[in-house]
Amino acid sequence: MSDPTNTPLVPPVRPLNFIEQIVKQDNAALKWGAWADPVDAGIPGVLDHGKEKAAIKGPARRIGKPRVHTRFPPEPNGWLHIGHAKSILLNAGLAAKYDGKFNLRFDDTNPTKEEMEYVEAIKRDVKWLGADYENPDWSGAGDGDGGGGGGGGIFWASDYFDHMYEFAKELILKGHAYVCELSGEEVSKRRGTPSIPATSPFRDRPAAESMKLFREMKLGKHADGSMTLRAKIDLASPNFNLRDPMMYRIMHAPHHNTGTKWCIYPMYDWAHGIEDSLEGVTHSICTLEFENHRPLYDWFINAINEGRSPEDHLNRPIWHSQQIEFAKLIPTYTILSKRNLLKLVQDRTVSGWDDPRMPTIAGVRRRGYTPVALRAFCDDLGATKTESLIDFGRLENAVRDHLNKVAPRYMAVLRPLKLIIDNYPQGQTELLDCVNNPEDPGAGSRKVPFSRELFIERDDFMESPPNPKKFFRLTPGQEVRFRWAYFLKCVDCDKDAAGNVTAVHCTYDPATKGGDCPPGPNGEPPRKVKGTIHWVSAAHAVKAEVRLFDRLFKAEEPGKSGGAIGNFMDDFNANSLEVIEAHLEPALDALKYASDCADGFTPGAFRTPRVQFERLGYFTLDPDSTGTKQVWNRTVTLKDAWAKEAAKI
RNA sequence: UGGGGAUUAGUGUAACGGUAGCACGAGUGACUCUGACUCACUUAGCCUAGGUUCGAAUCCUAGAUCCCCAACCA
Repeated sequence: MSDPTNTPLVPPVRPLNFIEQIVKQDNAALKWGAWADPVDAGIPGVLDHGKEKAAIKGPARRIGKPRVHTRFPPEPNGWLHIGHAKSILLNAGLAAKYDGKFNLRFDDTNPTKEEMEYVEAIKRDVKWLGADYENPDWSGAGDGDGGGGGGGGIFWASDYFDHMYEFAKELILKGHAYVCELSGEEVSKRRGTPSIPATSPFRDRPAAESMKLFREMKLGKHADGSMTLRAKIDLASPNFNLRDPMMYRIMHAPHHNTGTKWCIYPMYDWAHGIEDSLEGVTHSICTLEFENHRPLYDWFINAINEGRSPEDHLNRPIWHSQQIEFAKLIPTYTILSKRNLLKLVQDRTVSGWDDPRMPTIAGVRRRGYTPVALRAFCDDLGATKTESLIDFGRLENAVRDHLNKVAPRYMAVLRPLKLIIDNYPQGQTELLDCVNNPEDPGAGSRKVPFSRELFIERDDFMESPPNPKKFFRLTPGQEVRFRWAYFLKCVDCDKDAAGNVTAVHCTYDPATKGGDCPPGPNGEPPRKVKGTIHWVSAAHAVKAEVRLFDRLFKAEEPGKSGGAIGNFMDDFNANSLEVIEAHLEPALDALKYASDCADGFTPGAFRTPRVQFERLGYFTLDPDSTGTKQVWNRTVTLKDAWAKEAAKI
């Protein structure tokens, strides 16, 4: 007999998102079959990922599950932001769930825009999020039955330049590509309109001539911009992407990976499907703006495969990955465009890409957000094709949710007000037991010094509150609990000449030590207090810098006020950073900054201290901390029902 | 103007011809040594108009609104 009141909680069944539905539908189609390994196909420039292929083909693949191989393909031209986190978590999560693989691939096809500086930052961020691309045993957020799967590793688009070049020559030979000598300006002029086709006088150039010129392009015999290789598709297509798109352009620019070997570089559309193909990627997940590119993506793979045969071992068709588009993340009160984020950095509006106010992964990490919270946030949003504006508060909620469970509690006073306990012995100090985390019984307790003079939060005292019945804190005549200490009753306050409160006077009840009130001598029920406030002993307090943050922009959609597109800086919040000197309980002084991302770090095991200052929010140590002075960042405040109430008055 | 997408409570997201559900938010209350957490209750929705059907969020037709596309960027 099962007791209905005691039925174990069944974990919520998260509905399959549309991508997962596609994954399941295509199970049968995704057999590792008749596609050519580039090595087998006799293509020059041997690709060194034979073991990758073996791992997928081998017994690690699970029966009855679709083969899933995803990738995250950033161009190393900027730092990753929380929008990328959505993509990374989606791709890696999908691979993990189906015991598939996840590749981190740098889409480095344009050397003029890319820098190695960004590569290391991207690797760090992706791994920190828990998408452990280099660990073959990684099972990520799988469904718990383990086995198989793993990190595919790090890949580079530039590793495939030889293959792309060979494939391009095949297309020329098949009459699907030609060398065009129109200048960029001319191409633009001849682009046509929805009803007027584009034109190119070079379209019918004989294949042999195009081949000769293409080789010359590669050999550096032609100047930048003088000619391009174009796919011959449809100059009248209503989809402009199909109006003979560029495949190669000439750029005499050194590449961080291939050096000066190449002076022609493939365009995104030509390169991307090949990259996916050579890696055996099954589901090429990208954002909505690439929907118009999908026909081209498919066209290129089909063009390469034309004339190839599954029976011809050396000339089998290459793998055709499936492009799937989903809506990118658009959070309120911030911006995600790389260009504009770069502007904030360059203009010194923020301290850097990892400024704790930035929506970059490095920024939110420094702010104290956790990968668990980011993942919960993204899971909560799901993946759809609906473009929606996401309330940034949802991410903050996810952060609170996680930190509430794991962050040890401490006491700190941000805006101090001196408090004197008139009836407490001069010079006496007691060490009081304070619980470290009420959410986690295993977290134990610590000793905190208590003495005659304390600091309390200025907000916790009001001489004459506007609505006394709802004010549970210190006010003359009212008794409140000092967390883990005593009941204190406010008697009076001191003021300076201007009438500002300079100190609060209280008396304490020694019988309430520990913060509990015993029953009265004649069996009266214990006194109750409505409020509990935090404190630090003035003589023992440790000073530290605390940085409080507000959102970077005042408008939900910066630069979009009133439907008109304006300058996003018009909505900049000039007061997004406040630096104060706070008083901390001494135990906090023992905490030391350590990077989550130090060498060899394990995703998910964060090392930077993350704590709760009771009643004030979650805080984390900033790397600016020195041996003598700590710097604390406020990650997020606690929810504050009183603030709402107070705002009403 | 041409093409490609999207539209379900305030927000996000399910339901795939058969009872419109979930989460967050918001509101009320309970509990509480954090005005936190937790718990209970409440709140509110299928873009519009037609059609097919015993039955439509779902299929059809027409319309509305929003997003993307005419880089040798990705």
